[in-house]
Amino acid sequence: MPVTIYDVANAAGVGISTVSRVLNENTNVRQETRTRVLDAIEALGYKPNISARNLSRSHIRTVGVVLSYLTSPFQVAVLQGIERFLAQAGLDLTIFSLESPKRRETLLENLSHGRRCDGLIVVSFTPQERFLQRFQRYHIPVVIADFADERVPSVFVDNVEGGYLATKHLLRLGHTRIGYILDHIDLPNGSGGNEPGADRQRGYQQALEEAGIPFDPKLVLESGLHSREKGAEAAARLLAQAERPTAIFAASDMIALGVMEYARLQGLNIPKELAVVGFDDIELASFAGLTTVRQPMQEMGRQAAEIVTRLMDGEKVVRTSRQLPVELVIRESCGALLVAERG
Amino acid sequence: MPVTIYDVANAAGVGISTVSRVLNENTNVRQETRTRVLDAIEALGYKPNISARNLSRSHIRTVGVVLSYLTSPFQVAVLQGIERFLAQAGLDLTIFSLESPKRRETLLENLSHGRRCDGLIVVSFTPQERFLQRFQRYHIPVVIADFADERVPSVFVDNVEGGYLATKHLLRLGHTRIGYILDHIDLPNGSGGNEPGADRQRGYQQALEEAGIPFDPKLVLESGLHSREKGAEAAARLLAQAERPTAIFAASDMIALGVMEYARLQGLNIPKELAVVGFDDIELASFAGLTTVRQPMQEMGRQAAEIVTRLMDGEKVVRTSRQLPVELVIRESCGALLVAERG
DNA sequence: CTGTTAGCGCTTTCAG
DNA sequence: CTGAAAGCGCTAACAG
Repeated sequence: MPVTIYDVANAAGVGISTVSRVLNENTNVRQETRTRVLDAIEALGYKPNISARNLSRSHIRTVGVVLSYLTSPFQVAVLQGIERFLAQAGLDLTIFSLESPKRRETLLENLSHGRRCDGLIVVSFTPQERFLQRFQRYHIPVVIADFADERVPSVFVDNVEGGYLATKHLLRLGHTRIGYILDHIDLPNGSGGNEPGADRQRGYQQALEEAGIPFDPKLVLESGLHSREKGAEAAARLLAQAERPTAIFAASDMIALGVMEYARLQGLNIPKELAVVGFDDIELASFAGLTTVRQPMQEMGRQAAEIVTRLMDGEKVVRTSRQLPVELVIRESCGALLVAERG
Repeated sequence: MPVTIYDVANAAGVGISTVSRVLNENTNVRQETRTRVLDAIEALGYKPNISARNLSRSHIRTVGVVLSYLTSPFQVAVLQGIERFLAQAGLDLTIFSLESPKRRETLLENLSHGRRCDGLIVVSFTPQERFLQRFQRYHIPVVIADFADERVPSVFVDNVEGGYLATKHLLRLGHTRIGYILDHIDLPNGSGGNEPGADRQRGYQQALEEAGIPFDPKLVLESGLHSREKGAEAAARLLAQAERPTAIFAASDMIALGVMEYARLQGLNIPKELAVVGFDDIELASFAGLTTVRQPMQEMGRQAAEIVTRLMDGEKVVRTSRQLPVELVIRESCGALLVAERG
């Protein structure tokens, strides 16, 4: 039923290839012919059929975004950056949420084959080698956001530095027993790579070392998903110890918020009895007055999108991996700007 | 370069239609032939080309989701529900974010024509009639989430009831001067329909009336986008009035949070000096201890997705619009469960 | 049960 | 500058 290129050609009294030419901004069309075609297109309300065009051009003008949780504010922020860039580039964006680990396998499996997108952005994890190979074989560029990966272009931040900054700040405030909670990211399989959480811990230990404070493994805990509940649980365990920490550095704001919540429940004054620092600077953080290490989340997404599109256009970019800066944002939760709240 | 159906046919020593048959679970294939084909597929690592299949079947197995802001936790939650359903239904999901009002026009323009998706879910606004007509003409079902719309199937909540519940609760706590802040949603053009904000206000006025309290227009304010900043601004204006309200009902949690923030800055004790109630029950709300009217956000998304897919399958569903229940969630922000926080 | 063939709607040589 | 024709890879009659 829909109007096709043939209808337009007929109406304009030209061949379909001519219509195709004006459609594709090909210059080899006489001005008069062009307007005639344009008029016909307008009159018939013609729009090219995407599938046909895709098949013919053997691409689909869409990039896929694989992310583990749409529930993570961090990942959603990255997604926003991606979306914005892609939209203005005129590309479609289809999202693939992993949620269950098994879906991860089958998804990547299909994705790497079926030409469901001609560029892929993977957020917050590193795909197995075999998938990467397959994508490469089909010339589908892959770029990773939030994880540094040697194998493909990636956009990430200096997590060691972030961990260092956070810990250093706490140290400067006089804390010596500082807990660290990292959210465990269930990697598909030890595909190596720089887990941000581990890197942040590296920075944490580095700062400790500089300050001459011995590293105490008992102060490092791994919580489950980056959720408030898990953060609260971890805080409970950490604070139940004999020599309880006076400060906690959490590898994500969600965890940190959980810590704050637990402390509040326990009647612990923040920051007087417990200082806390998070990571990410999601919107919630500013509301909660949480000191945190800010990552340029949207910007990470934007740059990842920019890189895939360039790769998709066949550009052979050389230095494609980019490390973005982090920044310590000081708020009430660790006392620096302590404000008397609610009396 | 990629392996096609011809390669498989050759390898298996059969015709392409046979391959196609096993691909499409057609039963008219001898078991032995089937396994032979399956083996060839496996051996060659064949996956059907999506574009070709789409062109041939004249559909694309993806549903589009049009949402105004990826920054809105509410909309993201709805998106989650949609994503989950679609994923398990084996459909792709492409998102179209509106952000700028002008993009809205051009987007819908293209969407309604180009067969970029064969089903559409519109979140939190109602498209212009002409777009709806075009979608209908191309047999692309449209369903709306969060807005009640007579013209197409929609999934929404009883906003009047929500507003009533919130206000009633405040009334019961003894408040008589209750402010209402609704976030202004910039509709493409007065396409009519039930704006949730207006409905909530209706419930608000209804509760007031029942309590015999005259409606004071000065107590109703329209803030900009549903952001904390705008909420804070609105609160400032509301509280600057001579007879300042002792309670504020905000049409969204984000606005409510802005109100709380402003109050905190002004040293106003919540809930003693100012009670506040929100709407939505986004994650932030529970952290902030905000009393609010909960909407089943994910469920709205899920049901919207379910409806489009059924419509896409040609089902002639009759009663497709659904109204979901709201629920008042009482927390500290209005005093009912007042907890001594931080001393 | 299975192979042949004609499209699906568009892009792209290749002649003119 | 423009038209004819050959695909792109797959599905779906239509004959066997």
